[in-house]
Amino acid sequence: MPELPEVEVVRRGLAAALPGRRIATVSVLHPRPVRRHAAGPDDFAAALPGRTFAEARRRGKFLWLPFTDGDALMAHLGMSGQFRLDEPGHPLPPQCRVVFGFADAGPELRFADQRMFGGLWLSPGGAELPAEVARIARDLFDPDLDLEALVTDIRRRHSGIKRVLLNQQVVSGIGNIYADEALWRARLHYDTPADRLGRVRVLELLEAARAVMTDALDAGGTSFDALYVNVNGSSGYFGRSLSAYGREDLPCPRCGRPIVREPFMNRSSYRCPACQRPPRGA
DNA sequence: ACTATATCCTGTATGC
DNA sequence: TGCATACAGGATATAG
Repeated sequence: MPELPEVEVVRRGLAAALPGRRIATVSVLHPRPVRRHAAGPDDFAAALPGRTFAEARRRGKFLWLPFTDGDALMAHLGMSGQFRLDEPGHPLPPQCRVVFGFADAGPELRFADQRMFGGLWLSPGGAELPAEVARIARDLFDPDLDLEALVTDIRRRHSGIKRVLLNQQVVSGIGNIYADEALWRARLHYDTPADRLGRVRVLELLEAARAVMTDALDAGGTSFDALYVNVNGSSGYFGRSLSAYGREDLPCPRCGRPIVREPFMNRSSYRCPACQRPPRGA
């Protein structure tokens, strides 16, 4: 599932291929992925031709592709969104939803999305910082992140630490996979109250999250199947480096105890029952 | 103001 | 073999 490292892999692929290229045609093959474009699918398709891409940007899991005119194409991969760059005439990827053709002879841009939790929309004036992104907290790779303010914010929250990590208004970019990996590295149980953690513990947790996402980025991202791929359609290799996520009944790499899977927020949490003990009173 | 939960969506895997 | 169900989990609207 695309979280910060996977979205960054995609951003780099788009940044290498799109700047300076002018859109000629847009085909919306399914309306749902452009549902956040309030004026509708036909308006989306009509509004983009003639615009020229600048360098793709990212905050957390939100991507945006600025145009040279000051607007931006917003993109979120959701659960299963993919950007692909393929030669015109090359067969469309499965569940292809939107196709962008260009004025030059270079590759087409295709947006595919099986589950359609992701989407594309136009953000007027959004080239620098789209309004949709301004509401999201900075991520752990943002040079302007105020780490001390983040630690203070986390330690004020009356909620379990994993819920806080997943809250994109607190810190962006972390999803279920990297939350579980960061908690494993920091030896914390997901239900530990955030407001019972000391400053140093929170710093250690954030450093663990940053480290695991750095490792994942170096490996080209995490994927278990064809649902996450880069713009060339190939998968990352970090899936085989995970310590807790998806490893139910497999030994904890630290102590050997079998990893357990538990229901959490209508999904699953994975943890080591020995290294990550439940908080007192839970 | 803040936190918790239901919802959307479909291909794949599993169980009966 | 075929059908039904569980599961994956992003953001967001709504409820508490």
